Amino acid sequence: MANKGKYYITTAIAYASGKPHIGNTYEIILADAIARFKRQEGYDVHFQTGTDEHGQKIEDRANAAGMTPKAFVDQTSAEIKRIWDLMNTSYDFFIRTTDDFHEKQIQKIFRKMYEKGDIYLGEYKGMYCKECESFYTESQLVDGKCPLDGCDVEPASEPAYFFRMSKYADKLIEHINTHPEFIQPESRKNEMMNNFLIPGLTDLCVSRTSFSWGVPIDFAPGHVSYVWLDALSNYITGIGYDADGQSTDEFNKYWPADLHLIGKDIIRFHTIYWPIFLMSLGVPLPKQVFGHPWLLQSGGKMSKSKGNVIYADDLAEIFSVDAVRYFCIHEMPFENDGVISYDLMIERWNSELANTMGNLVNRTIAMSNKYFDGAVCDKGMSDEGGIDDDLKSVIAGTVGKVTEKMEKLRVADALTEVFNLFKRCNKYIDETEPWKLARDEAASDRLATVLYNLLDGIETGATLLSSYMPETAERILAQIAAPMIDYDDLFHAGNYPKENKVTAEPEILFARLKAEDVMERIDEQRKAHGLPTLKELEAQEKAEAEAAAAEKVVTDSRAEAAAVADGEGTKEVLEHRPECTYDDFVRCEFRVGEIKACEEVKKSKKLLCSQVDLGDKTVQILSGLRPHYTPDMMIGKKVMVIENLAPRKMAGLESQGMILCAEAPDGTLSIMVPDKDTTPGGSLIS
RNA sequence: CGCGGGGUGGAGCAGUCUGGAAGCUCGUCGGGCUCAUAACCCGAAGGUCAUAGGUUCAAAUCCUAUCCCCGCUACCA
Repeated sequence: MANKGKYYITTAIAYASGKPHIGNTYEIILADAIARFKRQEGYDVHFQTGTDEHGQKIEDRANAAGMTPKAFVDQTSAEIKRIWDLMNTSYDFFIRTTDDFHEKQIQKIFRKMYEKGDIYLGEYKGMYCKECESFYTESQLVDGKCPLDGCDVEPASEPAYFFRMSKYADKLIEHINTHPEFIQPESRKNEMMNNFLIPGLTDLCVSRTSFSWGVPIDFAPGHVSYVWLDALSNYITGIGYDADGQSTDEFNKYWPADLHLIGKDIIRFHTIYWPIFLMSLGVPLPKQVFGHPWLLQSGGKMSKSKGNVIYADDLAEIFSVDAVRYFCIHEMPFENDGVISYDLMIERWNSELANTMGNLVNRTIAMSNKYFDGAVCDKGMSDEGGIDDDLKSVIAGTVGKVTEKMEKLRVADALTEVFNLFKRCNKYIDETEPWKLARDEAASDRLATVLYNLLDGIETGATLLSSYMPETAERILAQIAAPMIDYDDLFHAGNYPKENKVTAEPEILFARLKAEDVMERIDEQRKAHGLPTLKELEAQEKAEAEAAAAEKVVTDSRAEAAAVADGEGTKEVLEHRPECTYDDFVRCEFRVGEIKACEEVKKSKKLLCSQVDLGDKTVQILSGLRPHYTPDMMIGKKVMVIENLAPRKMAGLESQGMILCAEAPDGTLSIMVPDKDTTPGGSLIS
């Protein structure tokens, strides 16, 4: 096998905040398929993955769990590694950002950037509110006051380190423009250029003093490194980069990385900040960054509280590791998010794994045993009509197609090509009708040749399958008693040993599944984990939907009552809230307020932000009225306000009360206003 | 006008960059076959490619406008 050079591939390091679900696990499986394929092609592959273990979120989680951050990440990192191993991923190195050598290098890197002048000690400037001890940017302020409590704010600053992003922006833009393959898929490139690079980069704050779980900056007590600077650097520290110029041979051999495989959500960090950090260090840029789409779960978002999260290990227990690998790779198109569901997995299992592939292997081996006692021999009896030639051209042509798809990172399509080969083999059986040949003594040599061709196709298919489903590939090869074919030999047919004997007792590779049985097993598993069963989940969702509908009926009925509307069309039985005592009621302070100012909240579709005069004070109230009122319509109105409602933050702004509204059956909102003239501050008589 | 993604036969999707006969998988119906895991092979039905304009000899594909869905944001207080 020719050595085609080195290939360094990385996944993003997983954030060690908890157990990764199937969507997170997808990335390592995808990377593994690529790494295995490159090795098969003859590249000297280095495949790195790991865990990202610093940051405030982890510090918080650890505190909540009553653990030290280190103990916490030791646990989560081990769990992540366990799942990566379970999924049979062939990484060469698993880095942890809490590894000593990594932390030392981060400190050196930080210092090097600092000494070069790319990092400078600046001041984190903002408007400071003493009440809430927080900084705000100009745009966050409301009328020049603190958006939270309306107090006066004053310009203040605290020392922080900044990275001069702008210094390298032009160089990066040029690199992206001259290397169209750098950001994949290409649509992401425009996103980065238009949203971040062309408008101009602002200097990035790369140190934090608000928490301590990070790499300490050795020359600045109290400061820890920004997590992204820490995390991104794993790609070079993991292979032995040294900021003082003592990098290892491994680093010199493998860097620059050939591919950073990451999720589409973190493209910005990998295509802007990371290249710029590298430029600052004088290290070459990675060749390609691929922001893969997400694997989503059908029927709603995965969420822990809902209890519908799918984990790879649970899935593997039900379906087997290779089947999970197959689902993940197959359901993920190149550019759009993929969907995964139990129904879909069962369908794939039955139609592809069991029918197309498993059954092909099984029937071929069965025939070899039945007609020749398992002995296979190429008698060279080709047909006249070109059927054999056609099959052979598919056998020999598949490797090229697979390679081409893999080259373009179209991993799902590459896998489909392998299955196309299996489908072609099934068709070949119908074309040649071996059972008819078996009835004719004279056709014995032809029959032998047909079976040989089939086994040849299966061996080639299994060899090409090994990157995606390594264990299954081995099982198939074991059954047909053939070795893995060398990559360079895949370009021609006829690799199957000329005289051979297949297994006498073929084992079913993937037995067909019944949906009900699978669902039952899933429920058993869920019960064992203390989770609601699928039916209960479904019922729960249905109940929630009904509750929401009922809630709406209640508000609708109230709206009608308030508007003294005719009760037309409200024959349904309404659900009412429990009785409210007088004491409960008087705890609410209702007052008349006058809207002095009102504007749309930029970050929101629905919210209006009103300044309401309550007589003795003015409060800010956010309301979801934008579909119903414009700011102009609001200003000057006297409205009923519940004033002592606990404040709540929305869209970054605080709401300090609620404007009472009535809702019509069609959802239209109507502000409740006093019938006669009143002055702001007038309270509800009770 | 917050950012992003999408609307293609019953379901799930590819095709859109680089216009040139509407494809794939599943499902349905019909046929074939019996080596095999009720599997395999062939054929058929089924789509105004969200809507309305425009460019073009030619539009799912390019341009303009509109509608709807879904993520992110979190926000109907």
